[in-house]
Amino acid sequence: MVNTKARSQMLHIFGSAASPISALDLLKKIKVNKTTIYRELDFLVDLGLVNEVDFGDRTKRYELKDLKHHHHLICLNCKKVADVNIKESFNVPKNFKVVRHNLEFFGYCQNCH
Amino acid sequence: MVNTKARSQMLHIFGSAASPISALDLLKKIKVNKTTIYRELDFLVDLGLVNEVDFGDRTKRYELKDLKHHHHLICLNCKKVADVNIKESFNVPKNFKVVRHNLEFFGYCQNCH
DNA sequence: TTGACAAACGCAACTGAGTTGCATATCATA
DNA sequence: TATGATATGCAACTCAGTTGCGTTTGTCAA
Repeated sequence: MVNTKARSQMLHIFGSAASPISALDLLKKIKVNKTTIYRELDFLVDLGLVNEVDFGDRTKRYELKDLKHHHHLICLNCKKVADVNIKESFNVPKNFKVVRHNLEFFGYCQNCH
Repeated sequence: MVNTKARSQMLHIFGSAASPISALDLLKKIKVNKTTIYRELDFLVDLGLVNEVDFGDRTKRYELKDLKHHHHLICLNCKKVADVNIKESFNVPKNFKVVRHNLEFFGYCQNCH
C-alpha cells in the first residue's frame, strides 16, 4: 500500500473528525475526483482501517476503526452526533454467525428536547 | 382514513410478508404509481401502522408494527432475513431522549456458513 | 535506464431509490 | 349538486453512489 495524497488526506480528516464522515464531506475538503473518494473508502474498509456507519438516511458514513466499540446518539432535530458506550447484552442464536451489527439511537439531545 | 385500493393491497401484502418489504417490492406486486406507494408508506408510518426498517443498503424497508419488539438477522450471502428477539440492556444517557433505535445483525446464516 | 505491469486517478455517463410540482380523479358530506 | 379533502398519476428531478474506460504515476526486474 502506497500512502497516496488522497489517502493520507482522508486519513488525516478521519483522524481529526468528531463524528462519522460521508463521501461528500470528504469531497468538499479534498481536491480529488469523487470516484477516487469512493474507491479509497472501499479500500480502507477492506483494509479494516475504517468502519462504515449507518445513520439510516441512505448516506454512508465512515469513521476510523476505534479501539473501544461504541454507537451513536443522533439528534433528529439538530443532527448532532454523539458517541455512546453502552452495556450490551444480546442473545443472538448460535447458528447465525454475526459479522457486524448496527446499533444507532435516534432521538433528541439535551438542547432539542 | 379511507380504505383505498392501494392501501388495502399494501396492508394485505404486509400482513402476509415473511420479512420487511421495500417500496419497489410493493410496486412489483401492485398496479399503482410509485409516487402513490411512497406517499402511502409515509402515511402508514405516520399512522403508526408500519415500521421503517433499515438494513444499511440505502433501501428503506417496512413491516407491520408488531406487538413484540424484535430485530433482524440479515445473511450477507443469501440475503435472507430472520427475526430475532434479543434480550437488550442499554445504558443510554438520560439527557438524550431516545425515540427509536436501529439494531440489525449482519452475518451468515446456517446454510451460508 | 528502460520496459512492463500494477496501483491510482479522472471523467462522463449511468443507475436506483426516492422526491417534487402540478394536474386530475374520487370521495364525503353538507 | 357543490365544495373541500383525500387519493392518484405522470414527468422531471435530486442525490448518493457505480461503471466503463482511458490516462497517469509508481515499482521493480532485466
